[in-house]
Formats: sequence, structure tokens, C-alpha cells
Amino acid sequence: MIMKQSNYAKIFKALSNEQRLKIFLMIYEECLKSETGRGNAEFNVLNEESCCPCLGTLEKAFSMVCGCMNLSRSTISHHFKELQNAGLITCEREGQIFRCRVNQGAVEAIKGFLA
Amino acid sequence: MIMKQSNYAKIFKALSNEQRLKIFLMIYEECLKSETGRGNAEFNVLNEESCCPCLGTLEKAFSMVCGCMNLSRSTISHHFKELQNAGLITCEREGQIFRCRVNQGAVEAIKGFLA
DNA sequence: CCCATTGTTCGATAATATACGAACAATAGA
DNA sequence: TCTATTGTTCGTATATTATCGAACAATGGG
Repeated sequence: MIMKQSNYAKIFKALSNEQRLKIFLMIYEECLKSETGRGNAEFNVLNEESCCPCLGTLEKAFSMVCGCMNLSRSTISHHFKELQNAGLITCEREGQIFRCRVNQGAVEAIKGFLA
Repeated sequence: MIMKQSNYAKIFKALSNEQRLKIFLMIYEECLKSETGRGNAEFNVLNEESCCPCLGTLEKAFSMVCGCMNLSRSTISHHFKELQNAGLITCEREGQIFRCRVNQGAVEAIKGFLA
């Protein structure tokens, strides 16, 4: 419990929507890959239930996410915003590139929730 | 990730409401106490933001929870149900005693979410 | 400069969630 | 048996969320 209860509630709310959870895990997985330089089988959660067999890099995140989830662009945009508001990810735009990163602090908080 | 995504979404949904999170943590904390035989300062999350300085045992859970949260009994009952539906707790009634337990499987799942 | 692509914002709508009080059921004690 | 307590269920009101499409803004390429 390394964070206020109300903050945990916010994080959990962001992850309580299945679509958003999926998006978050995509980004999380991508971040892991790019940090460790390899795909970690443990995190290949997407292949199981999701539809994104050819997921590239999350730098062109948005369109790919759109492509593989049956949601409109406005909805996806909304979900990205929610994840940002909950402090789970940060997104920045560099020209055409839309770069997403998982917020390490949030990851630690989640890991430390009941630990 | 030791559970299906959709199950995680369910768990997070249950914990996404601040009142319900508080209730869950009360039960969690009580379960820890009774298992280890001592209060663990790390889990005294309730004192921080909550209102239950004299929390006894969760065996008479319901009324105490009611007493220290500003919610009607029907609402509390509803929240308990939600926590049960998400698989986070189990409740059983023994006469007047309403005994709650945290579901250990769910705890493991939460701990294993990003681990 | 025009176009295609990509993301945002707005307004609408349908679905879900939160909460209450009233009525009810089960239980223990007087 | 009557009563007080405790939890459940039901109907309802209000608030929040999820989603869409349309209109818009920014960007890079031709």
C-alpha cells in the first residue's frame, strides 16, 4: 500500500474496463519488450484473448490499437485519456509518432497494493 | 498474469469504487491480523483515511462497516455482494455471526497481475 | 498548397453503477 | 411469542461510463 486509497481506486477504475485493460497491457508488454530487448512469454497476454497477432511497436500505437479492437477512434482516444488521467501511462507526440510509456510509479503501486 | 484478462477486469471493477475498496481492505486487514495474530502496521490503511478507529473483528463486520461508513445497509449489502461476485471475498452466516474471508486465490491473482 | 492520415473534441445516446428507503426474512433474547 | 437487530431484496432516482459519428486540428508527403 504505497499510495492513497483514493488513488488506488482511480487506477483500478481505469483497469476495470476490459478494453482499456487490454490497451494498457499492450502498452505494458511493449514497454517490457523494448526495455529488455526480447519478448517475454509470460506477458504475451494479448495472443490469448486479443486479436493483435501482428502488433508492432507502440510508437504507432493508436492506429494499431484501433485496427485490432472493434472501437472507433474517438473511443480509443477516450480510453487513452483515461489511462493517462489515472496516471498509468504517459503519451507524447513527436510529429507523426505517438509514443506511449507505462508510468513506472503506477506499476510499482500496483505491485505494492497488497504486498 | 495468472488469470484471464476478463477476470482481472472484474476484480478491478470491484475495487474501483472507493467505498468498496475500503471495505475490501478492512476485511483483508482483519484476515491478516487473525492469521498472523498481530496487527501489521503496513496494513493499517484504514486509520489513514477511514473512520473506523475501533474496528473489532470482521465477524460482526456488517454493522461495523455500516457504522463507520456513511452508507445505508442496503448499499453496504450491495457492495458485499459485488466483492463476492468478483471472487474477492466469501461470506457465510453462522447464526448472528456474519463471517467474511478474503479469497486467497484472488489475492494471489492481484499480486501476480504485473509480476 | 492540397490531400490523406491520425488524433481530439463535441454532443448524443444507451447502458451501468451508486445510492436510498421501504418492505421483508431470519435470528437471538426477553 | 413478541421484539430488536441484522442482513436481503426491490423499485427508483441520479450520476457516471462507454460508445458512436461528425466536425475539427495537426502533420507529412506529393
